Amino acid sequence: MVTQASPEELTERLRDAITRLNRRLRQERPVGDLTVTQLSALTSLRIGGALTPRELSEAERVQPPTMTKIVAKLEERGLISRTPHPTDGRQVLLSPSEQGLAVLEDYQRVRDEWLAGKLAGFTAQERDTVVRAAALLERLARD
Amino acid sequence: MVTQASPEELTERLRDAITRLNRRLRQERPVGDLTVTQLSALTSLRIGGALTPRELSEAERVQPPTMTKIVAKLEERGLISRTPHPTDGRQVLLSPSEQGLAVLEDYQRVRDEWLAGKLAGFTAQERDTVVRAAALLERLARD
DNA sequence: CACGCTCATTAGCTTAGCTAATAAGCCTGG
DNA sequence: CCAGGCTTATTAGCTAAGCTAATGAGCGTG
Repeated sequence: MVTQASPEELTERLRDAITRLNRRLRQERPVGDLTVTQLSALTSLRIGGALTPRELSEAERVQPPTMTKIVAKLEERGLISRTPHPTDGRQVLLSPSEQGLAVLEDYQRVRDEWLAGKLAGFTAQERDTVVRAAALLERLARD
Repeated sequence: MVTQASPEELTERLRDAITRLNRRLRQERPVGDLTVTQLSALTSLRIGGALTPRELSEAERVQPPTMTKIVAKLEERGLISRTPHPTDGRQVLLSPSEQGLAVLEDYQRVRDEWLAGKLAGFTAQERDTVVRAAALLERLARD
């Protein structure tokens, strides 16, 4: 590949691209009025099954008090339910409620119309780049 | 390429990766105490030269009142200076101050240590993927 | 030259994140 | 077997980052 960029340049460009794209994604929050943050947490719960707040905060790379707030919003909407931990009285288990799962399925249909539409406009090769980049970005975010 | 993913799946993974990586980037704000948002705006000013608040808000994909706040923070720190527009009394021209440029150069040295370190651990091919993906993400963010 | 537009800002709100402090529950060492 | 220390979740209180609506100043045109 001829693409050559200094590490500094790449870093800068990637950071700016992430910053702007993130802003853009947050602007698109039509269905169900869930924010990107809330959606991400709910998705983690669907994938991870019943998680404690701490586990969820770790999955989302957020501090526990931050997760408390996110969870509170999701609970207000009845999208998750909490059950006591079977053996540890301090802990609590969070799961998507039936309604929460229904919302996620709704999303899966209308999912991210804006981004999906954009990606549909890409060439197969570009999409392929994005696919592989997404995996790399996940690795970056995971630490 | 063998990587195959449904558009929905790709969309979801990309969104989550962006969300988490963005959170991660915001956690790393050591040098000079500039946030990612402030740094991005200051960088736009360095690249774009003297811009009006409106132009800067468009470059950063943010509403004008949001940019007013970001600019105020940068001004407090003496990192940008404002001069009256030569022909239009409503407008104002923003530029990085000498100190602002110095801070950016500082950054350029210590730039994004965490991300740069991570990228350095990638293979050449992976870096290449990220390079090309960064360009695609920029295009996505640009609309 | 009055009216309508644009620009920047202010006011006021929400979301999203943080740290520090608190209360409850668990567990272990003496 | 229980006192003290750790872990978990939450509360309190802060900042940053975003938005919309409203305001006031200045421009420009019919």
